[in-house]
Amino acid sequence: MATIGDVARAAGVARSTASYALSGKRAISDEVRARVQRAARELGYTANAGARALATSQTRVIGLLAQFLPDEFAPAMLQYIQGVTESARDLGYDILLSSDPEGPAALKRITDSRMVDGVVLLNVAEDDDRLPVLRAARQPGALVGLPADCTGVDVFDLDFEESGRAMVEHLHGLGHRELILVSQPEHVVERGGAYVWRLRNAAIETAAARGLALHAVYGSSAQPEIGRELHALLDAHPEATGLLLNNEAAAAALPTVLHQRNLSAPDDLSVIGRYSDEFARTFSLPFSSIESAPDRLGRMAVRQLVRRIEKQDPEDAPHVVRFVSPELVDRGSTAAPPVGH
Amino acid sequence: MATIGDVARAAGVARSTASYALSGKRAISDEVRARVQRAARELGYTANAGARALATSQTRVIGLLAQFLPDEFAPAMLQYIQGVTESARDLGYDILLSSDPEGPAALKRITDSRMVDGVVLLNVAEDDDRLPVLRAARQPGALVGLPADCTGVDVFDLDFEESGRAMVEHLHGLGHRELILVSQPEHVVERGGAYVWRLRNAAIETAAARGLALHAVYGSSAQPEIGRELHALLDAHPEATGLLLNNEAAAAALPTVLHQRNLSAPDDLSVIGRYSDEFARTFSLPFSSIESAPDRLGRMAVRQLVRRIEKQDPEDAPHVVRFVSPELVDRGSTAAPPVGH
DNA sequence: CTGAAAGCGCTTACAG
DNA sequence: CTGAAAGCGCTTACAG
Repeated sequence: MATIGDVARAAGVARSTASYALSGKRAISDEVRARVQRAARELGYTANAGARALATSQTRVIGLLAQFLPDEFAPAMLQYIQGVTESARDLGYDILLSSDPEGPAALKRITDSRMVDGVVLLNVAEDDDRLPVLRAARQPGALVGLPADCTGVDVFDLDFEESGRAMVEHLHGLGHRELILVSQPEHVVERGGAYVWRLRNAAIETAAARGLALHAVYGSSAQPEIGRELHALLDAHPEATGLLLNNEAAAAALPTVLHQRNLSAPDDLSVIGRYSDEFARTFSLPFSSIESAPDRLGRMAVRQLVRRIEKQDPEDAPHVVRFVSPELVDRGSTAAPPVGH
Repeated sequence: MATIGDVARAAGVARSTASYALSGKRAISDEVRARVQRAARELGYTANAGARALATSQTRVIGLLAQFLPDEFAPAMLQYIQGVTESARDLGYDILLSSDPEGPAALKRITDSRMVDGVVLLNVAEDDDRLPVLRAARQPGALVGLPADCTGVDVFDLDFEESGRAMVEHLHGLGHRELILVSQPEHVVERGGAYVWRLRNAAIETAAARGLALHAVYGSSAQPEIGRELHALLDAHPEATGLLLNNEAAAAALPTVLHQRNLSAPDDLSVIGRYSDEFARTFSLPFSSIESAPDRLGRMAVRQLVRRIEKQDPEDAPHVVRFVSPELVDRGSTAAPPVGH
């Protein structure tokens, strides 16, 4: 493989001159630059990434710490990964993907060995054990998901509280009086998935303020359990006219459940989910939903991270905590409750 | 950050001794080794990846070239990525993930700059334009998906021909006489997705040999189009008693379509898909299917790749082309055709 | 505008 | 069993 030395020799200049001619970091005569560029092209020269990283302390690689948790819905994860990967590439960075269940150890190894210039953490828990490691690292980090303590990191998340409020307000506005909210499994909460209770508590409060009955339950994130649970819920609350889902698996299972019960939305039941439009299209889910915006969140995290890596902001620019406002995508699954309710 | 020099100084030895004590690549007295290890621990020493790569010409990183094609089913991709990522970690490698639509350019950049020791290509097309780049690279490559020309690479894929045969034989054995096969969209074929016609042609041949009628069509890979197409197909072929799906989107759409037509499998229609068990569970798909084994294929590719990287086989060990035999996972969606057919 | 040299942090022959 | 030194391939002050 050709090195910068080969290029310099072929062009008849010093290695430093070849380097500068290629990087443009100092003035070079047109003639020399052309010679160097031609030599580089002809030799098929590409800088050795390790050598460059060693010399510059920059890798142009971003670490992406994902976790494929058995109780999280994998297809939803993929969209975050896509958003991060694409925007990183647009900004000239490659992605080192780790799905190691030993998150803290993996993060420490990657940052200590300086394989990456910065790190994006997905699926961040309230008291995420990767955070102490990240704060101790010299590289900056951006999170998707809201932890209890945001010091030292940039944080991006959907506004789940506003989402819970919006769901309830929407159905209240249509005249509903009794609702069911199906959240993710309770052990997601125990593990620190704050988004579950953030939406749930806001929904409960809003329902109370509006004088609505709200049955808030946790549902499985796997089939076929969640299908059975949905049936049981609808049996238990025959007067409920609205169904809110903060649980992708429940949304995926619902069309079948409704067919089996010979119900349709919104004639018999108004339904609002919380998932991405991409998800809705992939599985033809006909329910209106709060857009979870995974690609957008991934993009925001990367953009901010790169800004820090490249120190475009002043060194001690305050860290940000940014919530994406929920947007209700109307797919026509809500209406006034059926007469008689 | 502590360097090997800091460790050596703290332990009172030369840098070379510190390096050897940590790597174990030559005999070191117990006492010195203990001193070095303690110093390394206390200083929190981790070798700089760039420096090590430069010195050893090894990165312990594997490039993963994925493509998120709009007409491929994204959730299926994720499982390959998971399989590759997990097995790489088990073998001590990290994953550099590229989803750049400019596959050949991305591959060239990653290999030329020596960011990776080897490469796994996902979603390989018949005449994949990444292959010339891969063959010119000094790093070995493993493919998931069968190209027309396999020279110089290791190849892993599901045996789609046997899959097509097995689907037809299974329904033939149950007494069916008229079948429908829904493949991926035709432009997947045009793009070089050989698995589509490999399964399809084998199914057509087998049907012909057995004297069965087989309606082989291409279906959309998106909702709601595929749902409409399934309805049209069932309208057009009312005598068909078996439905074969080499199209994940069709499988995901089918439960709703069947409900809408008030049909059930296998009483009215026998159904066999081709997707992974993971996929079936995530979406509660009740159809028997040929297991597509994405995790296993990813794992096989990585294992073989690492063997080449680490030259565990003799230098010129012949390249392998390995097909995973289709396994029919019985979910009870096939039976003898309804009487009257 | 260009060159000679130092240095990034490792590993590994070479000597002893 | 251990050390001094060279070298991996870059970039970037330092000199001119």
